[in-house]
Amino acid sequence: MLGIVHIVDDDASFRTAIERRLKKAGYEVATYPSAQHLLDRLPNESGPGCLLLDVRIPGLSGPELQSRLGELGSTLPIVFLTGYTDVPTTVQAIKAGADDFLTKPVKPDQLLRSIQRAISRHEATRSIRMELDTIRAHIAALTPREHEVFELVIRGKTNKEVANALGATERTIKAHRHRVMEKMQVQSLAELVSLAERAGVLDSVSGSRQTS
Amino acid sequence: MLGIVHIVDDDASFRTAIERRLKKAGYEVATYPSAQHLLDRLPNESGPGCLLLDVRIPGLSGPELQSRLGELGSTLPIVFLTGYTDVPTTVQAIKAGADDFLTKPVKPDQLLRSIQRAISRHEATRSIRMELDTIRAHIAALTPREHEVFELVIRGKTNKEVANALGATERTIKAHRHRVMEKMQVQSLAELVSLAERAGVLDSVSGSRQTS
DNA sequence: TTTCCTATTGTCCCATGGGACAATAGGAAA
DNA sequence: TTTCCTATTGTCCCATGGGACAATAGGAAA
Repeated sequence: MLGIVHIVDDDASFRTAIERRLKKAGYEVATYPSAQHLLDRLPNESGPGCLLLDVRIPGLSGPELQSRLGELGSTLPIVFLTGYTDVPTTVQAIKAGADDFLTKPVKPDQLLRSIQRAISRHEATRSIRMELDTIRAHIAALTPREHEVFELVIRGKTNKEVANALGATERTIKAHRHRVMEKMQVQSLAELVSLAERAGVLDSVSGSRQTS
Repeated sequence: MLGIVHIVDDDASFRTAIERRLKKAGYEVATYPSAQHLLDRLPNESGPGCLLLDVRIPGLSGPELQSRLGELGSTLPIVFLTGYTDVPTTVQAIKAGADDFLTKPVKPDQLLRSIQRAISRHEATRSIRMELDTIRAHIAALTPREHEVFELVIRGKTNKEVANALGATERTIKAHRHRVMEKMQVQSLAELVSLAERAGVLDSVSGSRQTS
């Protein structure tokens, strides 16, 4: 399976034409006459896929649907395909992360190339996202206290320093630290820091440089 | 000083008009009648700034200049301002990282807003870039042997493991490791890993997870 | 009331990291 | 030839991390 393409367009004959074309190319296809129809049964991202959106559609416009999906946390790449457009709309859509912006009539291989690229990008995005989700899930499993220890440990504090900072014994910190390593599923401090950095927990560590 | 705006446009009267307008708004301005003129005296990035490019200019086109500057490592944000354009050109320019894409005639405050945003973005980019440059410079100062030790240490290897991997004594590794910490200007393993991750040295560490 | 989770501490003991002091060897540059 | 840099090792010694075995206390859930 090459992936699923979700088509949102109010022109029924256009939908079926594109659907036929994409299915012939090996894609799975789902069609929606309006943005609302798509939002009603939000595509899960269990497999690779992308959206093919018209800009002008009744109800929410293509770009509006794009921003709505962004709020909902969707990472499905979006390819716009529209008959009428203007520069600001185009620019805005791409800046908002659209993968491509095509105009009707579209050359078949141009469309397939854009769809292909969008889906490839989705696969890359998905794997990174899944990795991040895993890390965040592990972090979420930490108790409040463990989380405090975690935050200090990944900034290079020694057990003694953490103990002082949190008003506990070094021995206690060791216990927490041990559970942190366990829950985060890492064997070394280096791995722990690496995960934290990738999950964005360490952003702006640069500010923590001491002059002392 | 708000920053410097480099204008590339073959229309002399347009250049002076925009130049006057931007200077009035407090910006420093440099004008170039063609892409080649700008490439001849490549703007340094010692201060915040941005480029304002026409798309159709004699010689290298705006987008061609954009990609050329990319190759040269410039991080100056680009705002396109052009009279004629088509969707593919616009899409391509934005996807290639242009900050904005405006059409002539442009409303004065629209132009100023885009310039302002581009320059702000440049300031953020610059500080991140300078931080990366510092890290990379430190890494470049490592001797080949120190670099090998560095690579293994940031992946969580113990001195003993590094010693085995490199065919040296643990004592020797300690000496190298000490100099690595010194040259990288960090006090803890956590900081070292954090820097490495930010500099991209650790990419795809996920693949190093052992089943053992 | 009993059970489970979270936070805390203690004692031992051992592995690992890191600083101090010292020294050797080979290659490149002056 | 002398000087400097890089790579190597040794010996001591101490701080820190981490595992094993054990235990207490309070709050929430069953």
